[in-house]
Amino acid sequence: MTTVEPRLEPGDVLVDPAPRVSDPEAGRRSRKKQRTRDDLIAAGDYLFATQGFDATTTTDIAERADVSQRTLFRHFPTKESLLYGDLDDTRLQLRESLASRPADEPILVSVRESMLSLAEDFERHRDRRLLQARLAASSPAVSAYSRAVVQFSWEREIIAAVAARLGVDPLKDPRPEVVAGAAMSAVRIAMRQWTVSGGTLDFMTLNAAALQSIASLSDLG
Amino acid sequence: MTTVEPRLEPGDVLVDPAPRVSDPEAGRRSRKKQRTRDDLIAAGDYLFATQGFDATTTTDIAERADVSQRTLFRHFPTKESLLYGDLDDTRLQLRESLASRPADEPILVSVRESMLSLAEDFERHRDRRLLQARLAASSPAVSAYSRAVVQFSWEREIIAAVAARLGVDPLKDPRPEVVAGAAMSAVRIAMRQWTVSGGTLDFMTLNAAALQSIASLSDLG
DNA sequence: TACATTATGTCAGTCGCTGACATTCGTCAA
DNA sequence: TTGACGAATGTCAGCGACTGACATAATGTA
Repeated sequence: MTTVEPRLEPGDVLVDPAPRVSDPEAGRRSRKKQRTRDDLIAAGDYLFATQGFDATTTTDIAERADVSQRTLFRHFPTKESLLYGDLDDTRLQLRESLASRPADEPILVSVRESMLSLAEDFERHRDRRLLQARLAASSPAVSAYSRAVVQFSWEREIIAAVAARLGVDPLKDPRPEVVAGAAMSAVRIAMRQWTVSGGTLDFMTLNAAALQSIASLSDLG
Repeated sequence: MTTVEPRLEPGDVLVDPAPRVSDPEAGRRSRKKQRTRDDLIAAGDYLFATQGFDATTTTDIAERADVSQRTLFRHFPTKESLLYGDLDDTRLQLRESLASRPADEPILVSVRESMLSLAEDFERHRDRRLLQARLAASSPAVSAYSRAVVQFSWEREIIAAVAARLGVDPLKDPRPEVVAGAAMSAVRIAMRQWTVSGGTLDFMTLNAAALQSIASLSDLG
């Protein structure tokens, strides 16, 4: 790595509606498909963890999963998306969490509580999240993807939810986006502290503390 | 564009300390160097504006600037950096603006005022900023770069300044990053509104309005 | 069993980007 | 002025992410 550099693309990101676990109901074909998908993720995780993100070739991953490189790219649009395969699951979970908050609850509380559901997700997929965080710390490509694709997708959910709650147009009223920006910063801090602790600290607590500081911003003047 | 996708890299980004305008003092050699650099930027701007970012090849740009593609990459680490060539100027200007605020001024005011210096920058390089914004809206690669590299570099400046002012460690106290996150969101909104207006609206006013909403967040509960 | 689907393999090719090496040209001291 | 040093450039070969096109094999279905 010399200086900077780009490689990424936000926009959508939907990486296939693939079911989380092989559905025994859905014929052999889709089960096989899910299987190669899982194999690819496993191969990627292993190689990324042992060699690092940049040093791992998509061809390496495909070989380890015993498929052609072309097949890898039929399952995942990019190398990065292979590392964040379950991106949509998390995003939709966040959306549901936001939608399920009582309408009369203060907005900052709703956002705070919903971000805690994100913390649950981190505890649940502990190893994977730690791997992603460690790779983001060592590879600019990964950290850029995390910011511009993953976190951005979360941010949009918050913006939409807050705007809906306030009954305003998020393109005109700055508050939804500002709230979302503050919340995302809080989550980033919690993620960072959680990561350096090797996942031993309680994400919930970290996240709650960081989110708490949003309400106190006005004290700063 | 089908789905998502990555391509980027935050980290640093320093793209050469190149002087803004040819310095008549510095010998012919550096003047020529500056010249090809300017030519490359002009060629890139023209082609990006007429064909779009993705549809423009680095070879196209090099040919139009009448240099080899290799030379292009000796001046700019990536295609994206060619579009945001003066990135460091803006960042350092923001840094100075933050540093020049009186120490007894409320922090949110300092940040707000400094972000307005960013607005000046936008007015000054109006056409270029508009081009960048339009391209970011049409190319995921550009918008990702803007978020993960450009805006992130601004964010770090704010975090550092706020942390210094509060006398805290930004890795422990969440407030600097939360303030920065909120401020960056405000700037993004202002940029967006300014862009859709075709640069006719007053960036200062838009930015000030968005930044103002930060202090009122606690009203949201 | 026959036909339509779909996942996969193969192959060639594009594009961003880099290392290595040769050449040219500005610089600067003798 | 000349000659040597070094910076900027050109050329070329190559890597790696990704894609379109086409063939093939496996699966689902009438």
